[in-house]
Amino acid sequence: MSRQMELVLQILRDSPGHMTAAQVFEHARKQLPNISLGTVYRDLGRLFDDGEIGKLLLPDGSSVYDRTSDLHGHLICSQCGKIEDIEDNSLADQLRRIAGDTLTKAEIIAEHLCPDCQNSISKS
Amino acid sequence: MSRQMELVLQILRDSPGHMTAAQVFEHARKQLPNISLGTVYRDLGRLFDDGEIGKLLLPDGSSVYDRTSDLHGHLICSQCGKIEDIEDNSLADQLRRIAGDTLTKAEIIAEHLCPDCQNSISKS
DNA sequence: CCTCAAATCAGGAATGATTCCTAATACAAT
DNA sequence: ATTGTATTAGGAATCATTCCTGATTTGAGG
Repeated sequence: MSRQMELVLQILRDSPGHMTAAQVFEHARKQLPNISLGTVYRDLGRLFDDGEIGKLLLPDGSSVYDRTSDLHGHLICSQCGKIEDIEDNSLADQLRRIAGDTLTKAEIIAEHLCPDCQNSISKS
Repeated sequence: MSRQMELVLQILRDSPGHMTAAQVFEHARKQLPNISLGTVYRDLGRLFDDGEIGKLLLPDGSSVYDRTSDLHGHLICSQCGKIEDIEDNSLADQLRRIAGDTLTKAEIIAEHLCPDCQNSISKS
């Protein structure tokens, strides 16, 4: 595992939430100023293929990477874009049951309004 | 609703499965030779926003449109790309329960190997 | 029927996230 | 050290999708 790949993994593991490749890149260049965006994409792709990290396709077509590859659902606020993990794993269990034992990857995303955005809307 | 929009909707409703914008475009130009791909995208987007049709983001980042907007899961074969609907709607019900009453859109996708591809692999 | 404003269109250029390419660099093992 | 292999940086290319523009259609009111 190259220095770059280790750094990319560490940045994602240290992050609390979900990051775009560009965000990982911005963090990474603080420690490896010459690292390139292409390398970040390549390493994120490998880590994902190796099952080290997760990848989430957003409704706008771009992706964010997740520090864990555990199958779990996501709630995304259609107003502010905040992404929350669904802790309840019965959803994932059920999907695994339905998809069968050849399931490789899965994605569960629900768009909703987060409590903060609900409040600011109802006030105005 | 314009002639173009009606045609786009009808093509999708008549299709058995899921179509890309390009596929809808190819079908549409048989009846409206001058229709443009941009119009197909625009009309598909409107129909989706109106809740008339569904939209599904594939793992490769492109989209397919669905003749129904009903929330349901999808199984996609990682070998041949075939997309199947998950008929069991308990998944969708549960997701609705978790996401709350502000849920707007949702997407459930699982990648697996379809029976056909399992067979052809185990034979070879 | 006309007319006019608003909506929609066709066609093509622009966008932007992601991937690909190439020559240069680091690494590991003998 | 030296050879072979993998990885890199940087930038060009890709491609689905969106945006832009001037032309066309629509339909409501006179």
